[in-house]
Amino acid sequence: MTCPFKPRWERRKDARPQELLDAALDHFVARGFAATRLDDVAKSAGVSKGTLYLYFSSKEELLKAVVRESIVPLIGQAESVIEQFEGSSEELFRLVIHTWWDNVGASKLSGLPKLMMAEAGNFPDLARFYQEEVVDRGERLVATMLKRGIDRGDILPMDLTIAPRILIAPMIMMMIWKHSNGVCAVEEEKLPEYLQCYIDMSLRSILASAK
Amino acid sequence: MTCPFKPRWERRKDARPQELLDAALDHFVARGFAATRLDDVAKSAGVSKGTLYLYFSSKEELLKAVVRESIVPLIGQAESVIEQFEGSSEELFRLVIHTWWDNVGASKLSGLPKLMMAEAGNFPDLARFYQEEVVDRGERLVATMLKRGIDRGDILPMDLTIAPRILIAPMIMMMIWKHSNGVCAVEEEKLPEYLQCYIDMSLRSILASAK
Amino acid sequence: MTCPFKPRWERRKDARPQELLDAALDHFVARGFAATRLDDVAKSAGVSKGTLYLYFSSKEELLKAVVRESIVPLIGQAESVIEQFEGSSEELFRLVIHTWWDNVGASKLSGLPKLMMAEAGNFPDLARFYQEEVVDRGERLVATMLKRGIDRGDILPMDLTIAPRILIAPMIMMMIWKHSNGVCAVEEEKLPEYLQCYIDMSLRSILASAK
Amino acid sequence: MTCPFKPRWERRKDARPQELLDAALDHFVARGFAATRLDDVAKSAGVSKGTLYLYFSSKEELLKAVVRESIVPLIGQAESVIEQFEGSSEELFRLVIHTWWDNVGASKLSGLPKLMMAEAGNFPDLARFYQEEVVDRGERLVATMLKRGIDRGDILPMDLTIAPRILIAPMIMMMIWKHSNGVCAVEEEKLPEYLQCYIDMSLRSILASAK
DNA sequence: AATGAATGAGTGTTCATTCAT
DNA sequence: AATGAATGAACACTCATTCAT
Repeated sequence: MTCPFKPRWERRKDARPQELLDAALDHFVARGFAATRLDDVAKSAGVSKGTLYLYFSSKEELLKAVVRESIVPLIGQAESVIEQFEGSSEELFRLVIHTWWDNVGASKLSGLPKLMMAEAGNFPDLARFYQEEVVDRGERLVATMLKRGIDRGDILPMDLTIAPRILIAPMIMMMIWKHSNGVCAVEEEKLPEYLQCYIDMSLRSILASAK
Repeated sequence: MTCPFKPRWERRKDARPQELLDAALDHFVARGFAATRLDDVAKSAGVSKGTLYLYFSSKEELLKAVVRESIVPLIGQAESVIEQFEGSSEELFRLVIHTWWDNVGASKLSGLPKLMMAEAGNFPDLARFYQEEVVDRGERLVATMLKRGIDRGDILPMDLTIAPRILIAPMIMMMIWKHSNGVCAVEEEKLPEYLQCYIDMSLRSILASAK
Repeated sequence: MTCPFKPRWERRKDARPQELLDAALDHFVARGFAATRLDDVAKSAGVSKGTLYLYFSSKEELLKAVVRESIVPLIGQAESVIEQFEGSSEELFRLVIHTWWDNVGASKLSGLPKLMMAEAGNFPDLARFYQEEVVDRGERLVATMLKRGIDRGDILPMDLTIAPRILIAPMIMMMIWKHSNGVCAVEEEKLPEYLQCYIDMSLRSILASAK
Repeated sequence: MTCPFKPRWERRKDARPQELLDAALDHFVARGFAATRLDDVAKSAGVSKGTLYLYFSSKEELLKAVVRESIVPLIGQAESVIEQFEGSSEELFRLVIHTWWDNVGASKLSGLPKLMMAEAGNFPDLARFYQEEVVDRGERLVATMLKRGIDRGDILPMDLTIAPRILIAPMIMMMIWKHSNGVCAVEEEKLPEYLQCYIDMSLRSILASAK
């Protein structure tokens, strides 16, 4: 039987890596991989530089862990939303977008796309991983949603190899804007309006019913 | 027959700067500012590292020059297209997008948005410059185009402070994709289809006439 | 018997700075600031180049530290000698000069004057610091000694704004000679004779009693 | 028969090297050898950097030329003054010092001692040259003057291998002070007083007659 | 004779990584 | 587990030197 009062440091043993990943994501997103100093990451996480190496064997591995660990919760949720949904495509689209934004766009995970766009060239295998596990799954998910609507008749027929990406682009851009340090910055309180505008315009372009 | 002996160097004070900027843009876009080695930029331009410093006083100044020199021709063209156009909004939109893509999207200038998104955090004043001279002017340009259509009656009323940015987002993403080394990569020969799809979807979402 | 395996490095945060300053003073005096390579300083101190930067943020700060740390013990000793002395001016002069030479002239601190003369032009604020903390205090000290003798009657009246500097000049030159690598070099074993000659000539020029 | 009107550029052909040496001496004295940029020397002389290499094969050769060319007129004058003089030792000493200061101390040649002290360590053969051609000849000259006085009976007997150097030291220091950029700086208009004080003190220490 | 664009070796500085404690 | 002093490879930047013009 273990003591029911866990000393703080024992719990931290498990907690530490996530704190490190959080700090690392912040810095990588803000300054880019190369310009991020591990000293700064460590300081943000409240540990020494050496401690980082207890959990990640190199700066590159830290980056990979940041990406890999971050996406785990990214896609799964949305996939199950679509499978179980029964209403109209419009309702579904609104639901998916809002769910996505609440869970991802509003969190620090929203920094991932910018990070990957910026660093893909320097880490090809990480880029491949991200492409397969995030981009491809994300597009398939949207394609599924569109296909469902086309089959139901409330979404116009369209090329499902291309349209999903175009449809999603403004959403990705909004995530990038959040982290672009003043370029195309959007005030926090205006984001709902942007989301609204984005959804309305998108629906008008895909719904079968004249609006 | 040209002389087979290449001179160790050649006086080209006039042509040099642009060659250096071209090479620098390539590397900055591909690897990011920090990960770009001036040695490599110099080699790409066919000069020695020291030569870079004859024209740009530091790596940072080189980046600034890349951005500043690149945008000069960027915006002006499109602005004049809109002012002089006389036809329908649909025709104008198609024209503007195609002109833009031919002149910017298809050139290496298409790397600029990615570069600025990635480095804005590290170079705040450069970010401000880019915001004012490229982003703001670009949005004003699109807003003008929409306003014109709304006044004519062939474009639906909409919030002109938000819609332009949403409308343009997929276009910016396409430029970013071109340079993201495998993430969301689009095959060169499929780009016209993407453009087509983007234009069609966008028009459906803004035109007053039911399609 | 000590362990024959030298560790790759050793923690000596306390001893390090002084060792680095010692090594730096040697090189700066021997070759000048600009011609001194930090690699060499580090090697002399038995550390790597990077270690220097753990203690001094730049080459210039290293120079400043060398000067600042060196003079702390320089002047104070002599000042107290004069204050407490009770004998004749001749005895006092002999004592001051010998004390000075034993503590400064014979140590590596004797390199400071040459270093400062050579680098004052490149580091104006360091020069000002040296002027105020070493030169001015040194001259005041000699002036005090002369004033005391004039008041007692065993030293001739003289202009105390000028004479101290002239009187001290040969002493400073002897320190410079020690470090001028062959120019005006004086053999180590002849130094006592030089000191003797300098003292005798100086006394003859300032003492009131005909010699 | 040559044209009696020499165009300016033809005379400059010979004049140029001296202008270059003058500019080089200024910079070497002010900043030291290593910290002096040939760019700056060239600019001071009003020529391009490449032109320097038409006259001097390297930076080091320029330094050597500066020293060698400078000393030619240095010593000769004083030597002849002593040989021909007929009056008392006091008069001779005053004459020699004033002649020296007017011709050397007051000119830019006064920068030479500082330059040689600073750079002797980096240029051993130049140091040897300077030692033999300037220092040794200078000391011999002073020794000759003292010997003459001792033989006449108006100068006290003293060790002629040591005393000359001590006697001359304040003079050398005054030359160094002129170029030490604020360290021990002496106001231009106070120099005569310093000279006066130096001469009086020196005479009191060497003259046989009680003063 | 004179220029100045171009070079590239050399050095100050940074920072990911290691390891004794 | 955690630290932080030490390392050294890497890179920005400088400047003496070269050479086509």
